[in-house]
Amino acid sequence: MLTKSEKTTKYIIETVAPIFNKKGYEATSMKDITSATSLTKGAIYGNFKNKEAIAISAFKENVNALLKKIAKHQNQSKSPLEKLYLITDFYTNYYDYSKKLGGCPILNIGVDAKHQETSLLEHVRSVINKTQYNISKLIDWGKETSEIKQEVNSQLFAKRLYSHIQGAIFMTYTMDDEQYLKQAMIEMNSIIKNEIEK
Amino acid sequence: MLTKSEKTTKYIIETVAPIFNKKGYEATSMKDITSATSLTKGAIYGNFKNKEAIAISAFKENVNALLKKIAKHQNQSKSPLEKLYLITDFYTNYYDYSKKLGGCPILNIGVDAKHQETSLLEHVRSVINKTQYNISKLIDWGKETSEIKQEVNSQLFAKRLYSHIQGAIFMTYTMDDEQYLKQAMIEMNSIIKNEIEK
DNA sequence: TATACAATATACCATATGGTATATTTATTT
DNA sequence: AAATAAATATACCATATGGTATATTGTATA
Repeated sequence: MLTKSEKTTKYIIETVAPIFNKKGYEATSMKDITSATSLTKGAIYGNFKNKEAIAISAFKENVNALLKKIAKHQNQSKSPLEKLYLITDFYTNYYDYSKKLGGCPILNIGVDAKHQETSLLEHVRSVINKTQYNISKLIDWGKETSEIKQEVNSQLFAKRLYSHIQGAIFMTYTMDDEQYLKQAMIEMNSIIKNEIEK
Repeated sequence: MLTKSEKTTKYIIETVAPIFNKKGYEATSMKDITSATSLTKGAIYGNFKNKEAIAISAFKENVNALLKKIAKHQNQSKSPLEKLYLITDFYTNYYDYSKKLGGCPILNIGVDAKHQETSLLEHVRSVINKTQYNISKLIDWGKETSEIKQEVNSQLFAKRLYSHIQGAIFMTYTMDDEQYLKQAMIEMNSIIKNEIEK
């Protein structure tokens, strides 16, 4: 069971996560946070050391929600190749989903944190590295089950897929045009079919 | 000949353009601007209506520098197909070049301006649309000169190329790993060779 | 029900914010 | 060189900033 302050902490993070994601670290003020939560500074600072700690927790909250959702989506199949297709399938509808988070946290915080002194950038990099590692392990697994070609460079492919996805996310958001994501995922599917699948 | 205030205006923009590009609109303060230029608020506000006007001019400055550089690079050839290859060639070395601008203005301001009330986002979209239009016209031209396959959807390809490039730029900057850009441009070259070139 | 402690609210701090009115300096014209 | 206009500096404004010390409230235990 959660204590009162644990509940408040959870409530604060869930409430401000989309705000930090939308506005970025500097542009999100303590006033934004107290207003959105209807709490006072006393309550906020009683549960967090400072603004940076809130921003980091908020980012983790968004990323956890995202990664869980992807993992769940991938559970639809037990085949590594199918799990790969389920990644592109997930991102085909990512615009709608990520809007609830206030945008794509990797893209937004990645760009926002680039010229800050916070440790946010390290967190973004860590998530990217882990995700790419998971993709490359999926490829390696697919090689073992003979679904995927032996000659595929799993790490290179993981970076390539991730780069494609993030580019399409950026374009979709900036141009408010979902076709970028849809087309990019169609393209990735055909790349998987032609270059990856045995 | 430039008047004194025109010179000052130019000086201010050139000085603050990389700052806005790095830090974003909200995070760049008037103090940042007066410090960087060694000018007072009086001089700044004598030449610009407000902070937003400076940010817009700064963005235009960065974009103009970028587009000029690309145009010049493309002048190395008169063939539309070769000009297409010169785009990927240009972006292969984009990390070094764009660092001088304080990063990629399209990526940085596109993400930063998404949740603001400034007109910056409209400017970003306009630049993207124009650039994509130019790419699609290049394809159309290549069809006329029989260098490019007739069946290529020029507008779709332009969006695809742009999305690829921006994804690679984001990854290169966020991970501080130039290989994303290099690999993506290798990939785009082979796509042009296999799918576009006649 | 009284006591102790945890959680939140209030009041305050020094400093920074974007912006303006006015004084001063610098350039241009006569 | 004097007068005029343009450009820049100074001083100020109200408000917002992140953060803290302390008062108040709520909650659990004895």
